[in-house]
Amino acid sequence: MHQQPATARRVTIVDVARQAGVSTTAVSKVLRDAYGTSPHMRSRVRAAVDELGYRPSAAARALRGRTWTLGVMLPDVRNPFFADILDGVGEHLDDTEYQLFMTSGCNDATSEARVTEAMIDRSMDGLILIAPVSPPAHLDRLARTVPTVVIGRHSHSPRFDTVNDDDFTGAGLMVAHLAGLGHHRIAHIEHHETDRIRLAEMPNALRADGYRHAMHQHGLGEHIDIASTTYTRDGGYHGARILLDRKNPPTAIFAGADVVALGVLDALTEAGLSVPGDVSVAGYDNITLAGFRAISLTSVDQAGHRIGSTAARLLLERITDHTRPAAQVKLSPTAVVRGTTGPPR
Amino acid sequence: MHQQPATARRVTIVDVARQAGVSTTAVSKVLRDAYGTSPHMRSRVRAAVDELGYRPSAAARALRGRTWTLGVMLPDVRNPFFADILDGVGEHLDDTEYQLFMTSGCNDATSEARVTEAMIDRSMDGLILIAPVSPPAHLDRLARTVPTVVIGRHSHSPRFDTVNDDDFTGAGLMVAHLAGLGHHRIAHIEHHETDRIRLAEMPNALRADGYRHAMHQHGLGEHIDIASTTYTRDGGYHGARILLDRKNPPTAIFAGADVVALGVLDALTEAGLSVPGDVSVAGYDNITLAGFRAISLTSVDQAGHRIGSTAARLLLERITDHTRPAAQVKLSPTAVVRGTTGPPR
DNA sequence: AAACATTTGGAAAACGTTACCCACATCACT
DNA sequence: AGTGATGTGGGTAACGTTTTCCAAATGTTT
Repeated sequence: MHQQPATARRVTIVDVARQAGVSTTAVSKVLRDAYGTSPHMRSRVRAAVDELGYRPSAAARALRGRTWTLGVMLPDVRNPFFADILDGVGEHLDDTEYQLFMTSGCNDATSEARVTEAMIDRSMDGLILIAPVSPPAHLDRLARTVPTVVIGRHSHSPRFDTVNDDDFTGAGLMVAHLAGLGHHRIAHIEHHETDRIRLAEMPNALRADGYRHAMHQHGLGEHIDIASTTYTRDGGYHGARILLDRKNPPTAIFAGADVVALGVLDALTEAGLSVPGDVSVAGYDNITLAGFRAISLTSVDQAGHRIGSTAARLLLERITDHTRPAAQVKLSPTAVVRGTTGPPR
Repeated sequence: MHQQPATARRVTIVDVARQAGVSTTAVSKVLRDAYGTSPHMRSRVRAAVDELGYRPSAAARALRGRTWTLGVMLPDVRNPFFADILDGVGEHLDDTEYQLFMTSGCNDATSEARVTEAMIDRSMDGLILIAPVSPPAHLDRLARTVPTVVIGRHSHSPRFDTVNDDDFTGAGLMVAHLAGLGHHRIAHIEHHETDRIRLAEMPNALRADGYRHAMHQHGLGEHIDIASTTYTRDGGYHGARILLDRKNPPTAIFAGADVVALGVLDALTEAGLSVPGDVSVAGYDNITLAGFRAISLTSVDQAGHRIGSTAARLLLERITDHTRPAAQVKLSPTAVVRGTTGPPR
């Protein structure tokens, strides 16, 4: 049995060139499908590559050309909606040479900056930012340095593409569903936003706007009732408590996110209220969990998969053509009706 | 207002050297805290670095030294248990220069190989593999090339460290809990494993073994009943259907994973059975979701956070000292009793 | 046959670091 | 004064690619 040496030197392009009896330039050309290679040389080089098990060093490549590496910045691995997006991105990249790496746990502008810097330091070819909170100027500066696509933020920069769900319309869909069931006192739980700029760009703000607009449209303007908390399970719990303490509590609660709706369900269970008998509950995002029979949450589906694959497509386009004008893609959400919504008692 | 040029050349070590009036060697030394720098030179260099906003290129570094990059291979972003591990890893790395990048969606040996190759191509300094399914020989070869820590696999290689929950004991804890409640017909749903080697190394196999062993210990050997499906929600659903169709159906179902338990709950809801009135249900992993009031699943907690931080610590140690003997860390699980388990009717 | 275009292949200079040397100055001790 | 140890700084060759030339060979048109 052959004992491998403890430190096996990596096979380089020089080894391949020697094996094939050609220059390193030739090998490089073949590998990159560049101009100036004869069929004969190509086959010899490819044979040598296979025989030696050569793999190009991304590090060395980075110094001259591409790294074939893309970075995805993810605020939170726990949010299952992001998993759908990742699936979409991954699927689009499967047929390409690109490799995807992600970071998670960026919840403020400081850590976002740290992560994006790290990606640039590593010469990544393109970045996908999911729901970033950094100020627009920072995103712009970033996109000047490296091809970038932003998901989940309704920006209009000439520097980067954006892919979004139409949150305004989506909120309207859910209000329409609830109003159609006969509800009047439909309340909303929003993610509290103070920053003036983000107020116009963040999905949560647009969902609240869409809610307000749709309530007016259905002649329910006087019943508009919003609890301002956060997009977390705790936020949902507290939001529900606030709404239930009103002198005229709502018969339906439309949470701005599914995780929020889960918190609402917790609060209702605790208060001894039945769903949808006493109160209807709806969420937003249609996370996988929402489909579980034990929960069966009515929600708005964002087509996360399509968001992801669209973002990947745009990014590759932008890497190829750095000057292409920026695109803003807006996808249409759909309402998914399940067991937590029903007619008011 | 100063208009930035469209293509800003990156600030390199040469620029810093010129600005500080020293050699590039000097700058490099200061940056790496290497020997041979006077306090005066250090301060001049650091000033130049700050002034120019210099950041070292990881790509160039990779060709000579470290990249300060660690890779985490994750089978599935959707499994919330992995998020706990990531938190632990991230926390341990926060005070260091290292940056973490992950990949997800590796569910077979082929894609695992592809991902690990990609990480090596990019000269990552160390790898953390979570629940890999590759054959041991492949893991060994990998660990020979790059410092590696494996989580969720009870291997005993001299090449890499492992961090695991004591799955055998954990299963025993849950059987003890259920038996203590008065259950006799306690069934188990396992992840079907055919590979002979993995049978000895994979947590799922150890959980099933632990279940069997504990049943015997409690004098319930004759009631051992295992449904062999997969560790997915569907697997749980089908497993439950199989068990419920027995002529003597179990009064308690211990699923090998929380996601499986969720599928079990679906099947029970569908069958019109109450939990824990008709059937008690327990899972394994204590995913965040298990704590949701609407679910309130009894489970075994694996201390994912501690698994992650331990793995990170071991990895950094191994990067520093390549020759340190391999360690196998086994952490103790705890049972978390919630609403889905109760005495049999 | 001369002139020119095209194909085929390679030499060599980047790319931005680090590591291995060597040189010089300073200081303490014989 | 001579010797050796120590501190301080830099020159330069890697590291493994890609890219820009340039030269030779071959083919095509006058």
